Amino acid sequence: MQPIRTDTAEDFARRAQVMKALGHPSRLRLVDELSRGERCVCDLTQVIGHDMSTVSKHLRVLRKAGIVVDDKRGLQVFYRLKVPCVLNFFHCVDAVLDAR
Amino acid sequence: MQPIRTDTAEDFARRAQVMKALGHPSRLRLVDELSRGERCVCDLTQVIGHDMSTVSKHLRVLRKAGIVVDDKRGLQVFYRLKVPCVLNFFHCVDAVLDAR
DNA sequence: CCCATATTTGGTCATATTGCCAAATAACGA
DNA sequence: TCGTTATTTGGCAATATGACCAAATATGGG
Repeated sequence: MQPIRTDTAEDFARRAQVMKALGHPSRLRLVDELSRGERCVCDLTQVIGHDMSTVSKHLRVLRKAGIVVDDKRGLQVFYRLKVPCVLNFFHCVDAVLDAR
Repeated sequence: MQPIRTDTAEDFARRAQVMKALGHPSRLRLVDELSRGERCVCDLTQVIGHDMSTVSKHLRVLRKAGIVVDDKRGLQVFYRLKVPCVLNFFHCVDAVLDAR
């Protein structure tokens, strides 16, 4: 049972929300880091090199887009990719960049 | 000879630029329309339903990202997809949306 | 219960985005 | 060359974004 693709204005708005979530260097870096496994916010903050509050807000954007999920264990919150196919985007994006 | 993927800050910034270009409902709609073939700005303006100047600026964003190319023939400017793999994004984006 | 730690939330500020309109530019035809 | 058509450009106003800091909110340990 595959989903039926529709093309209403809302459909494109929802899709754009997902793409937009990936349209920031820090958030792309977060997705790349999470491709290697689950990470806590503290680790991700090190990777990004910005304030933890800033990283937390980037993670919220990714979570609301449906790209990552969080899991609180003790004091830490661990994030991981929800839908791994977003990693395929990197291939095509690099193809776009190579072609220009 | 495949390109070597590097992960500098600039690499992520460039990738994010491509994703960001796709992170707007009108621009996603433009890509979708161009997936069915080359189109002039006048046709695309009809599809989007905004001012032609607005559509022209969206097309410039896509062009600068390396996603589309333009071809002026007479009075009209025709746009087409430069790297078709961006169409694969739709599948995964819809998977993300279905999962949330 | 109190303290330390991890994370989120709220506020603020600077900057970027996106829409429209008007004007500039380019190309064709009479 | 003049007028028409297609497109781009520049400017403006409203809104959104992203960074920081400070404060609020868990949670676990002693």
